[in-house]
Amino acid sequence: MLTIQQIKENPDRVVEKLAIKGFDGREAIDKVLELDNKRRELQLNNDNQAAELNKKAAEIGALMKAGKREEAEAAKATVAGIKESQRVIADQLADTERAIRDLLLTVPNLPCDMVPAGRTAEDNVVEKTGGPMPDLPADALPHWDLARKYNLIDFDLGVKITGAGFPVYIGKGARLQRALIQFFLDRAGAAGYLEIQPPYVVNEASGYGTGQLPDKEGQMYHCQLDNLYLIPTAEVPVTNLYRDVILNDSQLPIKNCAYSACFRREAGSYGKDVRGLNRLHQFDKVEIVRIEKPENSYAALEEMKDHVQSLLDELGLPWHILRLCGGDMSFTSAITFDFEVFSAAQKRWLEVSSVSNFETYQANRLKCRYRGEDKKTRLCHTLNGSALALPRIMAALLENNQTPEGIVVPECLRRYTGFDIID
RNA sequence: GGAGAGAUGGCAGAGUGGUCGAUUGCGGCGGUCUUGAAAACCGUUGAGGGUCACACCUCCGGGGGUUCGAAUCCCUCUCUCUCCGCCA
Repeated sequence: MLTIQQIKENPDRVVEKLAIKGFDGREAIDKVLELDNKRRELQLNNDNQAAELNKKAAEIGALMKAGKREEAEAAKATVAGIKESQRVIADQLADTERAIRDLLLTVPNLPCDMVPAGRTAEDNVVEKTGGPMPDLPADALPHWDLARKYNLIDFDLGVKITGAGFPVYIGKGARLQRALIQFFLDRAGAAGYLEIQPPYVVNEASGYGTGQLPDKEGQMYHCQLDNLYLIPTAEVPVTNLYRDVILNDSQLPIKNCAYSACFRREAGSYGKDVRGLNRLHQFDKVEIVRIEKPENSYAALEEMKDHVQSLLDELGLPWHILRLCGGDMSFTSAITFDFEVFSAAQKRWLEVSSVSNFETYQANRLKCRYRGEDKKTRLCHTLNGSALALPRIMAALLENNQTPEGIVVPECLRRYTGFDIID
């Protein structure tokens, strides 16, 4: 969430920036400022009363010690009134603080200056394009047909044992999955990311920390008996490692990577978007997460983009990078770049990575701070990105690399798969 | 799952109703000494709110209660440890 300081510093600018995300924040921002003034007033009042009570208590203590019982009893009687009014003010203060927090939770992050205006995905800007565009014959098969033809993935078996969106990978299909995970982890490791193997299930506090809760509750699978959530991405457990933490200057930057299975309910999805591997309830992903000093976060973002791009280049897939417009960005992001690969038989671009800088928005909720050289604590910037999500990579690889002889495995994966063609 | 013990500052560990935001040790930082370092000695060292700056307020796992006054007493939740049971 935004900090009060961000809002107080320049409310008009905040409202302007929110408009780029298509969010009308005037009312909320004015209300926050009003409530904050009220809060400070109540706080002062409350503190003064508390100070008074503390003083009285100390006096009574001294009298007791001196054995002046009657005087002590008399003093006690004078305290009751103050105590009562202090309680009323303390309640008002707590209510006001809660109201501010609740309001702030409804306000999205501010887009940074590089974010283009726009409402929908149509307004996203293609920033860069690369990779060889395959030239497939007219009868090229989409990946779900290829998966069946070579017995790589069984969607029906998944439906039988779990439900739609839970494919079963088989034989070379399973092996290719594992190869991709290994490849991605190894490349992340080489780029300086420390590998983390997190739990796939998190508690409520973690859900709040990264912003899945309270508003995106319906997106996660919930284990109600234990009040735990299946993670929608490794971002959740990994970023929450740094919840309620004050880092030393020397510990930054933090670069973590993690493979995990990801679970998403994807309520409301349908049609060609969910066909085959295009959208699943369970999928595999390697995530990269960085905790940075504010002044370094945009350089870090560029590094992350370069990393993701290098993976796609090694895999030989055609890709482009989209700079998301304000309206298409997530609630918590300050800027997001989406990577899409071209799935040649479907003739569609598929999103395979999303790289974002959250600036202090996530850190504020996480209370992830660092101590600068001046000993002051400040909020960190948090960033994350997929590097990469597997299913759509798999889809594009199968489709783009199909030949009459079989599906050709990219050079960089062969040491992991142990085979160079699927036939 | 059953029984018991516990949760205090970066870490270890005192404190069982009255100047305790908290003794002490380690670690960190600054200094003295030294050519430099180590050792020794001296000083300093939690977070948040508030203020121009002070004052002042809050925080001893979370929440609630008793009391003029709670780290300390009571209730409750969560977590950790030990023993037993079960088990990959």
